[in-house]
Amino acid sequence: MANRQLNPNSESTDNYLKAILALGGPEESRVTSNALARHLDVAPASITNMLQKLAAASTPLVEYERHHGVQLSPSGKKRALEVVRHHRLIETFLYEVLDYPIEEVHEEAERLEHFISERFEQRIAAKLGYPKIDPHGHCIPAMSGRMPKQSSMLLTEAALKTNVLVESVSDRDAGTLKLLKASGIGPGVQIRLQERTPASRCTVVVGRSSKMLELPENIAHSIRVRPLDK
Amino acid sequence: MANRQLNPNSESTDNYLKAILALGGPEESRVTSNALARHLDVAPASITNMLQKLAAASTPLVEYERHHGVQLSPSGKKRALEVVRHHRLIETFLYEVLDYPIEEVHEEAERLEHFISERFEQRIAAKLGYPKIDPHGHCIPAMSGRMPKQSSMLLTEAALKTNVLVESVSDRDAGTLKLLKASGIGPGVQIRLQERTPASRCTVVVGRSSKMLELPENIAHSIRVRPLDK
DNA sequence: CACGACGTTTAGGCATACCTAAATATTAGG
DNA sequence: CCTAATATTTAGGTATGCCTAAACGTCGTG
Repeated sequence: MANRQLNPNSESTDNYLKAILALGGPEESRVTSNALARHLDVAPASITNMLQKLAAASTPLVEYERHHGVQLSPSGKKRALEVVRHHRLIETFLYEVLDYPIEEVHEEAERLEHFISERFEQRIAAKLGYPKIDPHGHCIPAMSGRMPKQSSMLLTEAALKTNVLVESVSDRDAGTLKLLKASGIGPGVQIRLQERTPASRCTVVVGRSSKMLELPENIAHSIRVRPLDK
Repeated sequence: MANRQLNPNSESTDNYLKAILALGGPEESRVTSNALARHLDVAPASITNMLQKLAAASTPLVEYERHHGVQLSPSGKKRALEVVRHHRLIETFLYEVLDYPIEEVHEEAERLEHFISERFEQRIAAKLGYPKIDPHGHCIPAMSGRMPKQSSMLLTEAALKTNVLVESVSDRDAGTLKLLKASGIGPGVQIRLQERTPASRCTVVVGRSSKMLELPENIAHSIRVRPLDK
């Protein structure tokens, strides 16, 4: 037989909840064991084990059905949003107050998000003027609130020869962020997709200086944009 | 047979090293299992087990001899000082930058000290102007340095009717710190021990307003002072 | 609608760090 | 200097979270 008890305050629990939130998307659809295994880089069997514990906890953190994936319970969603809020506030704090280079905030936040107190969260939020987005352009979920819906699309899906605003960039890869910084691409910057080349490249125009750049697909794929108009 | 392998980066390892540093004192004398068990609130058998692992690690963190206690190895001391530096820098940061009440900095620092990066340490040190003491009056060990020796004594050991300066206060109990704050006692404040009553009380004079206070022994015992003269 | 590919779960194990109970070593008092 | 009290260690066990291998379910396709 496997293991019985969950530590509901562990880093591990936090990471499972975050992953279920992220993979479930705004519709909060059910998430499969397989998807979690890939996302968390953990063996599928370990996922099952952990999901069973998350579901069997005294205050269940997920709703789980054999062979049919999981969803966050209300408690689970609350904690997941709290951890995401911590992550993004910490990123903002590192960037704004401690002058971290943008590509290094994620790793530090990923560790610290599990360990800061309510008070710490409150104090950095106050210090930063209760920001609504982090340095990558991701929204910071409100204390008592929910995730606002994304109305954005991937740069690779944008209409050709149309100006768009960069809404956010993925924080997952430091190298990508460094490259984007060097290219002058970040949230709020205006860009235009010139062509969608078959060799998976995009050509774009940046800001007023209107540089031409070639972005490999994986880079272009880490940029979310929204129409300029409204 | 017991356990074999140490996780040299665990919170637990950090706490053992800190405890050995603290209990060994400036002379770095050997520390007994019993003292560690009391200090860490862990069963003596668990101490032995952990000490054996700390000593048997690929880079040993302690020098251990059966029935004769432990001492930090050079690597162990380096890490212990690093953790103490983290702790005290974080306390200073929480107090100076995030406006924490003094009695709440310890608990937060105690958690975060294990998880911050070198960069985080550097950045908050820079932000604070490379402070040498924390808000409780404890010295912050230098990056490449050692603990400066304390030339102070406990208030309960001070000469009677002689002005002394408060050097530091213990950070271990939030209640004590709150009481001291309310009494106006903190690092740099001038006080004088009026009498050493048998019922374990001390009467003191605080600063220019020269209030008379009665301090229970446990409170007086949490204050370190040094002569005013030099 | 049966079968095979793939996803998921069960079973059994390992590692870290804790525990208690029992055995053994050290030390202090007479 | 021997014994009793105390400190320490050994032995064996628990809890959490990970692993692999093998069994089992689900579902698309022929």
